Amino acid sequence: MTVNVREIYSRLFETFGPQHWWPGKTPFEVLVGAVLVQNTNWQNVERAIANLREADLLEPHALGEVPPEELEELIRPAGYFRVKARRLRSLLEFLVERYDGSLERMFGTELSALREELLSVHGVGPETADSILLYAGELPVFVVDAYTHRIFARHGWISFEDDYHAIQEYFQSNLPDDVQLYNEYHALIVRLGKHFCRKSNPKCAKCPLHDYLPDGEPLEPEF
DNA sequence: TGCCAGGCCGGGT
DNA sequence: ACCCGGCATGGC
Repeated sequence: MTVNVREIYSRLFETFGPQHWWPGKTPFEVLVGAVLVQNTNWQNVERAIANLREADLLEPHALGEVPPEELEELIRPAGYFRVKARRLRSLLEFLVERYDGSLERMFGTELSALREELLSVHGVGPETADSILLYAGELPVFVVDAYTHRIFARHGWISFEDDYHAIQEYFQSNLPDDVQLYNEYHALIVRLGKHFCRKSNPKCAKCPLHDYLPDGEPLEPEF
């Protein structure tokens, strides 16, 4: 099925309007949030970030020097708190050692090189790296997540077997290189996914994209 | 109440 | 090269 990815975007935007993701936050807070939100509800992440703010720790050097156990307690509400404390510390060590804790310097690095650097940090995978690049660095990278995969595969526009990179290419090669567009598109996909495309809801009834569903083919309810 | 969330890593085949 | 378990809290 051939579908204009821009048309899908328009449909989502008309339905849901602007999502205002990570508005008015500092780039550093976005970076921290990108790790904390891994496979986790954003609401839980907000509690953890509130703890960090209250402790005056939303700054690279300060957060990097917090004792591990204390960091764990502060971010506990975000879930996987031991794992995430380690991942955060890896990322902070990278940021401080490599860029003296300056996000401005970090984002001055050439995009593909910086992406590779981030991916080399323990606990930073493709989605986390791209979220940091797009939402903290305002760099033109399309963020792919589980909802993106599930929604577009269920509709038959991509394959269930496509990996992160294939899906990212699918979007970037069919869209202008526009930070604002990538920002809003990903946020809209998440919005759609939360309401209409959960794992247990394969029929997608009342989904704004319902009329795009392929006829006949079952939609792999377990995915 | 059980299922799930804006992933990623490491060990086993 | 895959596949799968582990990680953990809070909301619906």
